[in-house]
Amino acid sequence: MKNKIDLRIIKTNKVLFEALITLMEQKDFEKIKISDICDQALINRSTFYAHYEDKYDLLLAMINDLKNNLENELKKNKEEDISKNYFMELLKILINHVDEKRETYNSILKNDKNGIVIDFLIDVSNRDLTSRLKKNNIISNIPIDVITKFYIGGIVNIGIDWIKNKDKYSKEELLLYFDKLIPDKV
Amino acid sequence: MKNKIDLRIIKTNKVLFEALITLMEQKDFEKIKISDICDQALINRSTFYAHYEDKYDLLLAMINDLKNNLENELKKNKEEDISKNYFMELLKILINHVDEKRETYNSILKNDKNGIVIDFLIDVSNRDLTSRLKKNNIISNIPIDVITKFYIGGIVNIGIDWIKNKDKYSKEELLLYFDKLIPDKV
DNA sequence: ATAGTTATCAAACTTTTTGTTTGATAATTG
DNA sequence: CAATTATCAAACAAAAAGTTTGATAACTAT
Repeated sequence: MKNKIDLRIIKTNKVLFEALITLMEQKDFEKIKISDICDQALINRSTFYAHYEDKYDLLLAMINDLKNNLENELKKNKEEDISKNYFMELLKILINHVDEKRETYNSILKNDKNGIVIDFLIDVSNRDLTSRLKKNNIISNIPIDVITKFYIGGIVNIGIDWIKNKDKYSKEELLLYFDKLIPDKV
Repeated sequence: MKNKIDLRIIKTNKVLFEALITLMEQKDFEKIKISDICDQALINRSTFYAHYEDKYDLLLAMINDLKNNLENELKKNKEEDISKNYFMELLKILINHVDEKRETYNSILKNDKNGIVIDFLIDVSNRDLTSRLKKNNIISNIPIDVITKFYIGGIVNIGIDWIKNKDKYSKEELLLYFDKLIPDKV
């Protein structure tokens, strides 16, 4: 009475995700047929429908997977974190996560599906940036959420560039840039 | 021998754009059928195919229209512009343009099609921000294109929020925030 | 190791949506 | 007002989506 998840389901999901990523690197998401995905994944079309409604459903599941992965990383590091600078720690985790899942992020960005992804990156970043800025004295009279949106937009925009161009600068440089560009006081 | 564009064509394009915007506010772009668009636009499906390959084609035409509109605004103001601060002038034009086309931008953002749009907003902003930053002394040793990506990402992210929430603050306040947040020296 | 369960499969099928073609009609242009 | 052409309805062909079947192989749990 373990109620283990059937290995075949795990495998099917895996090959479907991989197939989708591969195809999204080759052509527009909109032009990808469900039969293309099944051919690439080497599974039967009826098996696809046993798991997903349509290809958007599959895409969302893939992005959700990414999200869970990130949340786990955050949880893992939260425990060992005693540090003075939460926000930089958070960015470090984010950078490592994105670096590890670069292929997936790349295929998503190539297909203009960034909205969904960016939304949860913003959400994650926002948790700690807001408190970082609040802790420090704010000298302008710009609303706090406008300020955070500004810096998070900047972070994400540089991040997107970095995902697309892996080798322009290292993870360490990237983190250093962020540290320099985000002020303590606003 | 004027070679005027047939009024019927102009009208068809107009109702197709309007239909697409209306539908994109109601449901996912992916779920919109060509026959939905035609029903909404009150035109025959064969007429649709006389103008566009598919719905992506229509979407791209709509975005292109937006782009041309912005370029015209920029050109118009370029002539009367003698000012000290090009970049703030540019942002002002951008804000007015987006405000005027808010409905269209909103429907695009709702459907996670921001990539295409953001790309050309970035392109436009980039023209003058780079020179603004270059003119002033840069005291950090961060690459110039990383810096511009940062601030443009911030501008666009605030802009997106403003498009979605019209009444949070006025155009004038928005411009003021930008002016405060974008430094002269980096 | 095996009995029981269930995910996958191939194959045939229905339905939906796309895309094309026709010739008639009405709107637009010059 | 004559010539042109965009739109229309309607019928069609083709492609893709989605469903159903029963057989088989893979997996789980005891």
